[in-house]
Amino acid sequence: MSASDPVRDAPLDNRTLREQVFDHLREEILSSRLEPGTELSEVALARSLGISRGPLREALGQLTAAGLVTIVPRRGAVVTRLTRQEFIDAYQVREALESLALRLAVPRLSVAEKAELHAMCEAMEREAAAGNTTRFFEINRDFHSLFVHASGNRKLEAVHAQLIAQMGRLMSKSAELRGGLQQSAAEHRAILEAIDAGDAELAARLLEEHIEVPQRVLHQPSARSIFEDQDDTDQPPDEEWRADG
Amino acid sequence: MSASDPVRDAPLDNRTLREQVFDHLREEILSSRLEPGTELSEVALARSLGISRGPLREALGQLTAAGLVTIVPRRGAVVTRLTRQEFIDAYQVREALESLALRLAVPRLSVAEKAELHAMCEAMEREAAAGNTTRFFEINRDFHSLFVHASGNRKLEAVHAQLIAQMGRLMSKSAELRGGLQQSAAEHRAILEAIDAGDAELAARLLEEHIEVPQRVLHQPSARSIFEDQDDTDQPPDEEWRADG
DNA sequence: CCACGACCAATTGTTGACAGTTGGCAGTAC
DNA sequence: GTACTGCCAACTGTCAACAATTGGTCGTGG
Repeated sequence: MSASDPVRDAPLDNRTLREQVFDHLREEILSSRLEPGTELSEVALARSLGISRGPLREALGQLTAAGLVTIVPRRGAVVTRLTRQEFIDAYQVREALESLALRLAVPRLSVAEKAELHAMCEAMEREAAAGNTTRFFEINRDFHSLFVHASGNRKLEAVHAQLIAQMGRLMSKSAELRGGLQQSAAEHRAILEAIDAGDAELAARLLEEHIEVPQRVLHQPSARSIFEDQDDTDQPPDEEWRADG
Repeated sequence: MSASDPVRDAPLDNRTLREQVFDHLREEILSSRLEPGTELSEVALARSLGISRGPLREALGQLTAAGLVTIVPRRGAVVTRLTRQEFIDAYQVREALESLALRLAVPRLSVAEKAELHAMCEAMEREAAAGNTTRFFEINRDFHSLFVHASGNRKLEAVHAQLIAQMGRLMSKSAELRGGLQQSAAEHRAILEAIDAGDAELAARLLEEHIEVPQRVLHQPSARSIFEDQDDTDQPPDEEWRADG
């Protein structure tokens, strides 16, 4: 049971370079250590990782399919940069997915899971009061992921996870624009009370309103700041060189 | 402007081998020329395609991320085989996505798009009467895809397309089990009438019922036949070797 | 007859080198 | 000064060979 337990270390060593690189880059992108728009040179990246270009290319290809990287066929790979419209679109899809998840999850939640939701809710209120946005959004993400997982629908969970990953760091940034952490925490509290009451319909409706808040804010010009140097006035409508459907 | 117009042929030649192989295999899988469970040997496939293993591996990796292929790290790649439960799960997600799509699309549909929906609806009724299931489901797929596209939500369209691809050929197979083609066509007609009336809420509700029909059938033991030699009694709950999120 | 261990063929993982294309830059003509 | 043409460096795309791991099989010992 030591830290060098072979039954735990062996599978790590067994992991393919492609998998390691995929997870590594995925984490780098999600933590925004690699900012959107960053060009990913194969030779430079492979050298810095100490591997050859083969596994790296495969990892980049999978990241492309996951929507985190955009490959332009003979130009190279860049960290995907979301348009304001794409981000709003993703929010809408996320709302539909989580609404379904909550409806499914409410009758299935165990007491342990409910207790965990309560703990998260209190932690969010605590972090909101302390003004710790980073920690707040970590818990927020876990809160939403928990009932998506508890829905029992694996496909739903997979699609949701992929979408959340694509929305990436912009999610927490956009949420900073909303009414404030305290209000967000209160909304979670209201949802949780509906869950405790077993009212899936009410919980789902509250959730939809909860998710719609940042959506509305995103339409305002003040939201332009989080998209940084990004041109969202007009994008070429028929450019279909992105991932794949 | 002939068929050998260089401005149209050049970009085709410019396509990467990885892209060509990806599209090819994707088509092979979607058309069920490659059945689920088929083992994809790298050397054999590369030889039969007349290419080296490099681009093929990249294509297989992207197909894995798209959910059409499952790679077991040192064992090889196989065409993904959906569990009965996974298929039911996917149906549920599809329902939520298309319901949202329809709500968004109804106020946005152009007269041309409505006309196209009408044409599809009539074509479905025609094919249903003729008992041409294959053609029926092609039109059926286009019908649903049209208003998903008309929703104007690109992300929704992308997620939906990916999900439809994953459900693949099982979708048409499962639909054969439902009440019958005529009933399905009638349901489309009812949805279309709600669309024409501009009642997005009613259309979405009818759509949800429409999609729920095969879901209910799938729970019945008679649906077992479409899953062929597949063991759906119990699957290992903690096996996480699948694609990614 | 069964269990255990070493070998082996087959397949995947990884690498380095080669080939082709792209975009930029210098040079020239107008 | 501007536009065009030809080169060039850097990068990605592709290939074939090498290395490592897997699962099976044969042989041996109990």
